[in-house]
This record gives sequence, structure tokens and C-alpha cells, in this order.
Amino acid sequence: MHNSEIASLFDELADLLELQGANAFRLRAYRNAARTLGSLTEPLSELAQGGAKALQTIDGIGKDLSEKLVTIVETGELPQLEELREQIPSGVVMMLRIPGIGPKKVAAIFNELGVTTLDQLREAAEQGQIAGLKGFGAKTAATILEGLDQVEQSAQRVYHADARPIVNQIVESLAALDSVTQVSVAGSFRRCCETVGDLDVLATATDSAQVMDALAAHPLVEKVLARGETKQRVRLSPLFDGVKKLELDLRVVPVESYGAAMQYFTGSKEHNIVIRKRAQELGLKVNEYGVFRGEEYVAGGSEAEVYAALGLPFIAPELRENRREFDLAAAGALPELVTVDDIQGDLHMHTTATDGQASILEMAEAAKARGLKYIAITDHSKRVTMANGLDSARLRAHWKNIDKARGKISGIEILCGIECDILEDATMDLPDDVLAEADWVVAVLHYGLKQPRDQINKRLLNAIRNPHVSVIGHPSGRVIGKRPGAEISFSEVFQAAADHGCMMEINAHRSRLDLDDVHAAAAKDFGIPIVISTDAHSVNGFVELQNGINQARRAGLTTDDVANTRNINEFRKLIR
DNA sequence: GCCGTTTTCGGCCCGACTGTTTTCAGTCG
Repeated sequence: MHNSEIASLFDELADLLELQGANAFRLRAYRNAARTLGSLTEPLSELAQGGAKALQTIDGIGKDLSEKLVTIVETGELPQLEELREQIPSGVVMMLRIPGIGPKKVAAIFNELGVTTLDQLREAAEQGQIAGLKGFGAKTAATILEGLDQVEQSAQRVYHADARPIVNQIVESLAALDSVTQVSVAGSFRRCCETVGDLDVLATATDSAQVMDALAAHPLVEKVLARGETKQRVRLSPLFDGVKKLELDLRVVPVESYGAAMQYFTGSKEHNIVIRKRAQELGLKVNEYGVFRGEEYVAGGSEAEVYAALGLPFIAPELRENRREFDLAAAGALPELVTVDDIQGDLHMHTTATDGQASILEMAEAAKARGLKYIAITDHSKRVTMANGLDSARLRAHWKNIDKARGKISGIEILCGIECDILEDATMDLPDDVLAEADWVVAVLHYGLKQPRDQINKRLLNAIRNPHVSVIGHPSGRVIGKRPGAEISFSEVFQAAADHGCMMEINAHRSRLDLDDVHAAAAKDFGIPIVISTDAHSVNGFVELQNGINQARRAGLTTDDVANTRNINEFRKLIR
């Protein structure tokens, strides 16, 4: 069973226990554990070989949870969970996803009305049974009916890239108001998470009512869900088809609290729990209004002030996940994060030779316009028949065309590359003598991803040991690890890459973001050069670079860690 | 259920908003 599946068992257990009214701190222990397990880079099935004791070295895993983990790994199930599932139908757990309805209300609905499915819930609400329950009323019944419509939607999250234009429009329109002095986005969007569940916007203003009125009247706002003195929650209409309706929280705060509020609402929750504990230890209190010693205001105008009051340097939002930012801060070793402007080359893209939409020259011109100094054209190899992949002869002809294109454009270098499949039998899709002629070889797995872990590992290791392979694309949990039974041993793969001078790619395409932040951070620890590539299939594809940068920053990468921040000559030296 | 330079008990971050109440519990972030 994969780590993320095991993590979701713990999350499910927490949901079920919560419906039974279990101690809140016990629930937190399960949820913390689920979060930690989900972000491990080594398979739990392997770690569990060392027994319960070995698992207890994982933060947040104690005696009880380590024993449960061993049971799960050995038997594939957990008796306690099975038992709870029998007591509480899955439809009841689904009710927890209705906005505005929590465990207490769901438990009441289940226990007092015997409602066990969402359909029954809708019926009960429509017939007035819900409003008749103690502690419930007409409003709650209406909330449930409305929420039921959103349940399916609310499971989705929205790509950062899709939320960006929405955020920009709203922030810009609020910034234009007379009474607004500062406005900015906070939350998971500001932390540059790959996806966002909702949006948080913060403002300082001389007239908070004007700001809230303006937001309510914004063309992107579909409905005001709640409004108070300092806080307004709205539902947005989608900017594109197929993107879910985001909810947005606007908070209007005093100028002296702006930094504290930014810090508070940027999160993450886990980062802030550490912040608040640290404050307590220093005899201080931190909330969204500032840092206080007793009643006395100590800091809060800027985030830097807040961190300084706690004896900390400013920590970049992307790092605020309580992973290792506090250790790095203590060691004075917070990284200076790579930015999108640092990138000089893009090393993964397609043309009309295979499944791209633009010619070599068009891609080169678009890359140049984007400010890039070099690119690698990396069309598919023959195994990818669906994309009209190239065999040796077509590839050599394609490289000749690249050479011709070089003569028609100046100011950008074009490398002759190939995205070569690593076949199911662990050999490469093209012969070594062809790969040897390439400037740049991206080795990837497209097929046979459900093979056993050992075979997947073997394929990756073989590619890494092939001296003609420049970089491994798609190596992370995204493509491989999340497929049951096919997790890879990251330390083995990363160690091999480090030993052989093989790079690792952060694939920036939003829907196949690969080598995510957690794995990129692990790769950095092994000293592997990392390239951030767009996998562009059209001239518009380069905008995706930002997604890769987001992951790189969340991984704590600097310009030194990212190979394609170097100029072409320095970059060539890194290619083995 | 986890954790410990206050270590085997007693803590565990903090506040806003809503609805159903008549002073507060539930939910959310």
C-alpha cells in the first residue's frame, strides 16, 4: 500500500472518530500523522521492516500509531477502522464535506434522524425534519441544501496557475479604491502551493465597508456568504469552464496589524502553530493583530517585524510548512530562493515533429521573447506512437532541421535533444549511438508504470547509469509513486543520480507537475543538479515555468541548485 | 494520541462569524 493511501486511512479514522465525539487532540494526532506520512519520500512498507520502534523515529508517530502502521503494512487493513466503518455509513462521512456543517451537526443528523446518505439528507432538509432538530433551524436546513450542490465540486482544488488571473483581477480592483492603502493575497496561494482550495485577501483601508461593498459588486463575485466588521466571505464565479467556484475571504485589518495579519493568514496552519508556541515560550502572544506582551503591542506592521519579535529572520512564504524552515532559520541557513527571472534556459519542449503545435523556429522565437538564452528541443521517441514519436532516422533528420533553424535566429542557442522513453525492459527506446549524438537527453517513463517497484527502480537506475542520459524526467511520486505497488526507492534513485552526475527535472506543466516540492528538496539534499522545464507543447507553454519555480521555491532551492539558471557555457559543463 | 532542558502527566494556537440561543456552541480558517 502506498504512503498516501495509508495517510488517507488515518484521515478517515480521524473523521470517523470525530463523528463519535473523540478528543480533539487525539484527532489532531491522527491528522498530523496522516500529513507527515503523506510527505515521506521513502515507502512506509520499507520503513516498517524495522518494526514499530523504527517508525517511532517519525515525528508525530508514537507507540500506538506505529503499531497501527505495522498492522496496515502487514495485513493491508486496520481492524479499528473496519469496526468504525461498520458503525458509521460512508454517506455520513460524506456529510462532513458540506460547508458550514461539521461533525457535531452531522452526528446529530445521523443519530437522531437515522439519515445515512446524501439523498436522504436532502429529503430530510426539504421536508423540514432538519429544521426541527435541537440546535438546528431554517437557516441550517437551507445551508445544507445549498451545500449539497457543492459537495462534488468542493472536493476539487484549483491549480495555482488557474487561480492567478482571478487573484490578479480582484487584488487590482480593490487596490484601485480610494480608501484602500494596502491589499495583498495571503493563504496557500501566497505560499505558492500547487493547488489552492480557497483564496485569502487582506487589505488595510480607511473605510472597510467600501472595500466589502466593492468586493460584493465585483463581476467575479457570485454571492456573499458571510459579512462581518472585519471579514467577508464570498463565492466567485469561475473564470474558465471546468474550474470550480472558488471561495474568497477578505479581511480588512488596521495598518498596525497588517504584517501580523499577513503572517497569520498566509499560514500554513502548521507553521503558525510553531510560531505561537515559540511566542508563548518568549512570554509573548501572537494573533492576527500583532505580537503582544500582556496588553502591550510589540510588533505587527510588517511580517519582518513579527518574525523579528520572535527572534527569527523573515521566512519566505513558500517555506512556511513546518518542514525545516525553523531549523534553517536557527542555523542562519535560510536559502535565497530561485526566481523565475533567474532561469536562462528551458530544456524540455515539443514541436510539430511529434505532438507539439509549433515549429522549431516558432518555439525558439517564443522562448527568446520570454527572455530565455537557450532551449533544448526534445520531441518524443518512437515508443510514444500516439504522439508520432521519432525513430533514429527521423530524429537525425529533425536534428538537421534544428541546425538549419539555428542559422535563422540569433540571441538564443538551440540544443538538439530527445525525450527518450525508458522501456518496460529497462532498455532505452533509441540506440546508444544515436543518444550519443544528442546535446541533451531527457529519459522518461511513459509506459509500464504499474510494474512492481523493483522493476521501476531498475528502469530508472539503468537510465541513470547510461552516460548519454542527461536528465531524468517524470521521476517523482506524481507519476510513479502514487500508483499502488510501484513506489520507487527515492534514496536509491537519488544516490545513483548523484553518483553518476545525472540531473533531475522539475516538470513545470501544471497538470503533470513532477518532482514536486518534497521530492525536489530530497534531491537537493543529495546534491543533484535540478532543471526546471516547461514541457511546452506550444508557444504559450513557457508561462508554465512559474509552476516549476513555485515548486522549486517550496523545496528551498537556490540558483546554485537549479542548473538552468547558469549561462549556456556553464550549463554545458554540468551535462555529463 | 503525542510529547518532554518544567519528562510519565497535563498540556496541546487563536479569534471571527453564524445561528439559535438569551450567554453560547459549532464551524471555519
